[in-house]
Amino acid sequence: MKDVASAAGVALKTVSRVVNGEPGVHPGTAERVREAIDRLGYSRNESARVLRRGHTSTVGLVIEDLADPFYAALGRAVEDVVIGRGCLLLSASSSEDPARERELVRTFCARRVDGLIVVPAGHDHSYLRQELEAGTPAVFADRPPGPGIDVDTVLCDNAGGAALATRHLLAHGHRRIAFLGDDPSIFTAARRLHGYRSALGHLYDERLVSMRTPSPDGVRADLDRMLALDRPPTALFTGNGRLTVTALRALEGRVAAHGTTAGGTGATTGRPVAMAGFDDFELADLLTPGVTVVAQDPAGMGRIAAELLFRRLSGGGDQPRHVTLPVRLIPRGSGELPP
Amino acid sequence: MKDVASAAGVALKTVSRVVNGEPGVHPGTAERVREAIDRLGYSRNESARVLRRGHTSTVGLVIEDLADPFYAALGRAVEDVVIGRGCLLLSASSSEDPARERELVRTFCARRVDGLIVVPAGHDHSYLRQELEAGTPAVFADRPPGPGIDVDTVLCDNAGGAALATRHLLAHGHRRIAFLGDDPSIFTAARRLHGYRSALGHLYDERLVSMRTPSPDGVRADLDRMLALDRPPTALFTGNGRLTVTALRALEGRVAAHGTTAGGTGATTGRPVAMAGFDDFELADLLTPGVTVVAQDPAGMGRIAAELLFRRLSGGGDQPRHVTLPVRLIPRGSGELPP
DNA sequence: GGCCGAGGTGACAACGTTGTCCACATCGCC
DNA sequence: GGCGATGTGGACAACGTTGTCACCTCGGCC
Repeated sequence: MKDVASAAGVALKTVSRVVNGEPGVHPGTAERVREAIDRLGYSRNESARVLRRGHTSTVGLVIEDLADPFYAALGRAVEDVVIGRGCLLLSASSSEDPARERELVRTFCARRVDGLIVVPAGHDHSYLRQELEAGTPAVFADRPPGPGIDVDTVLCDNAGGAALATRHLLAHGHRRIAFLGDDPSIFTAARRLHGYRSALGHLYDERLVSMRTPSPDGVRADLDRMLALDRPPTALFTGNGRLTVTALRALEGRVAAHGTTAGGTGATTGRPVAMAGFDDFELADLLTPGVTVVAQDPAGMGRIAAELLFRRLSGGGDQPRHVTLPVRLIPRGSGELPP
Repeated sequence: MKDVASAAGVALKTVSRVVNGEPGVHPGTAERVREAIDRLGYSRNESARVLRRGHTSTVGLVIEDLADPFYAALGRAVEDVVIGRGCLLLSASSSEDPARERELVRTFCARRVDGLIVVPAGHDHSYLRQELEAGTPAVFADRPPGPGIDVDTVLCDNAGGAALATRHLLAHGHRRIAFLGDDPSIFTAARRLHGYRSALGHLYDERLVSMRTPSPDGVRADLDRMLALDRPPTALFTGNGRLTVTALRALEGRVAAHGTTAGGTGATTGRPVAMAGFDDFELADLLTPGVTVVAQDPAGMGRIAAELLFRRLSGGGDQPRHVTLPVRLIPRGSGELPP
């Protein structure tokens, strides 16, 4: 900038004014400055600007896994809002590790991000209090913050969605409905279990429930165990997209254990149980039969989280907002198999 | 930091030394300083540090679309390497728009990222020369830079992979093999077309080729046109993951137009043509029949790109490297349908 | 002619950190 | 006791920008 100033024969401050489009610069002078900028290939040093101005025009995003389709869609929506506001996005994956989540948040705060969007992995966010008081707002998405912390939050209707799927299976005659959920310490997993259980009422049977971190072997073992019961499940509800896909793969090629005659149509490509899953996923419609899902809107969740953040950044010192997004059932046939 | 210094009764510089773990501080003094830091909740201002030190410990990633599974996997791999080196990742999507790509690169450079990883949308990267000369290294992934710019690049064997898939279809008796590719101005699309064409030799028929930005309607129209030909294709090769999925959906429920008797097994769930696709995708194995693909390794591509970047950042002033990653054919049945 | 206001410009400090250099003890040694 | 080596601490400038304030010039007006 100093070089540009001397090249254009003006003072440092005048260059600054031109660069920032401030008024009160003679058009001729401004032109000379711009010409010098082009000639020297000058570009403003944002680091210095940040230091001086106090804010970074940067938002930090901590999600579970950038590569997971759900979070990727959420991240992309956040990015669009953030870029639209002239800011940039720092993103990082917590890999469902509370320590890493905390470390990332700390790092982002040291970089003085203007705000944070967090899909939390842990349940204790007291470490955030200091940052919040220091003026770095945070918005939680998909899962709420731990006790004692109250900030803007965007969730979906987990329990309602799970109940919706469960009732769909019930309506098609199923009475033995299994549930495969993620680790119950994860907020969404617990809420979905709750919705499933409350929709089932007295039909609930704990032998038909498994809550654990999804893995092909684990899912396979759970399904083996359940299907070997005296009264095996006739339907399966999976608690998130990854579990649905894992279960589909585990069920692939297996036939019903409870007496469907082999002469039925499509017995070899079918599944031994009816199915419904939480979260929509690509190609769910092209499987046979199509997989019925409870769809949420990850992009909407990301967009709203980002908008809440910017609302707060632009001065809203009001009460934290808690948004719950609706979900919708998309019937595709897998839930309508006869029991 | 000033506050910490006075709270601990030492000089500014001593606090700085403690924070940075520099030697030459009395253990007792260091302890007092650390205690003051904790008490005041001090955290170093990275902006000022960056200004002073000259580098940001930040890497910029420009990709086509954060939400696309291929680029999401690539991005996640980049993130892992970057975080592993103690840096942070700024990421943004170009949406296949050269102007936006350029703007994002410019913005990243203004923020003084230490390096860039770019999946380019455009073909003219002369704008990068200035940044490269200014000392901001860039690595290109998935697609090479435009003419006149030579930097580290990671590509996959596009032509070889396309030839592999085409030969696979040929080996199963197909002679009329259609190709659906992306806009030919995209490097990977052009290379894959080339591989397809060279594998086909004299069997090449331009009426069986369509190159355009994927859209459900466009793909449907192309397939309609091709299947209505006197000698329609008996096999289809799709040029990327998105096209494969779009084509699958367009073919859904359609039956062969060229005389397979309706009595065949699985006629209703099958497809009118054999298929192979470039890029693997989730659930390709669970469709009926499973979709044969040429798989590349997006995570490997991202990891290698990031490693090349760090190699250059840590002083490698050597010649730009050009890495070509192998691809592999995963036969799943869709390519083995009889012609 | 003197005064005033507006428009244009510039000097200077400050943002929070780190690198350089210097000052002051303390200690062991001749 | 003088002297250098070593260990510890501090003063100061610099990174590149922007906000504050003051300055200069010029035209219009009494």
